[in-house]
Amino acid sequence: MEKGLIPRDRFTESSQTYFLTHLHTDHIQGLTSKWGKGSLFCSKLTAKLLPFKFPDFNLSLLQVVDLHIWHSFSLISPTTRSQITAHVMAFDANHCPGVMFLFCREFGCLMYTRDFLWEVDSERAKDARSRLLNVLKNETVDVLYLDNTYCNPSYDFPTREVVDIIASHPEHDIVIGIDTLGKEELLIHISRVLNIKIWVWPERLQTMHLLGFHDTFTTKTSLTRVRAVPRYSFSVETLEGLNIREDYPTIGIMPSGLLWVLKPVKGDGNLFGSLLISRYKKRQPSDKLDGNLGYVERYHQYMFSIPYSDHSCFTEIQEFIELVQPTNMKGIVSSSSCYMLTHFTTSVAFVV
DNA sequence: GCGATCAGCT
DNA sequence: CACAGCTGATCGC
Repeated sequence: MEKGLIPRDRFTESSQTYFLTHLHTDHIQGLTSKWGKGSLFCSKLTAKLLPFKFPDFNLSLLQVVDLHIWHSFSLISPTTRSQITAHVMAFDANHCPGVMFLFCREFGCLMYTRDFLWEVDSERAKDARSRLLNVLKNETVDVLYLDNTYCNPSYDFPTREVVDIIASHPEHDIVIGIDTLGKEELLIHISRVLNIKIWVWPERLQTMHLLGFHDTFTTKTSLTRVRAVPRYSFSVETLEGLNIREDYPTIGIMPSGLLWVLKPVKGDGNLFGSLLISRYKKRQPSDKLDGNLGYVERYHQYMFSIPYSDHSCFTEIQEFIELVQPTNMKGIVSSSSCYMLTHFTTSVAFVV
């Protein structure tokens, strides 16, 4: 495609079209309540959530892109000034929620995953896979712009372990750190497996309702011992405070893909003979990038970190690339690109 | 006084 | 390093 015709979710610059994949802060820079630069293409769900973030947003500027259906839009060629018709299709990115965009026009296709989680095993994953293959049998992706955040074989995110932690602390209150959007699937999973409601703060409950989750979450503390709270509102100190009263022992769980963000507290490792300590290997500093990171760490008496992310892990990225078979590829996270070069150069050329 | 942007932190 | 923010300072209106 010609330069200047590549749509992307960056809103500070002037552009002919604007595409919004999801509402995480790092993807809406330049977007405000007073937005007026032009039409904004996004999914139906993002359109529902957007006024929650930007109350005065002019909703007539939103162009809803339904999933799995081609939408046409017009562009002016920067070189010939002639009008071009381009087509866009959105796919579920399983991220917070978010979508991926496939752009096509006469001379080729581009695919932008932005932040995405490409599931491999579930029924939903099979459906997503067949839908994508069905579209790509007629189209070749010239450049795949890929979420390579965790593009390293070390990364794996098993979700079962968080349930194990909660189940093995039947007398404890549980506090889980989350953000304003994202990690819904993890909470749903916990709720379903343990048959328990999950407390969230009032604004988060509204968001959950907008996302279509009407039964799982509550703002009544009396209904559950599991609370999902803003990540920034609790810390080891908060938990220590809660545990001063012995009638409500509380443990905290921090789900994150970036495990080394959570630094273990020194001298705290072997004091607690719980089941979990013996089940999960204690991570050594040298394990950071070459060992398997996929296990739970109890890095404080009351705090656990679990490997979990709304981004794809390595095997999921691998499967996605094999499915799309792009001619060229570019990672959106520069520091991870070296791993992409290491692992995928045999089949795909890189755009630097 | 408000919103937008940025530095610093996690 | 970097997830997806948060807090606080500063600047323009």
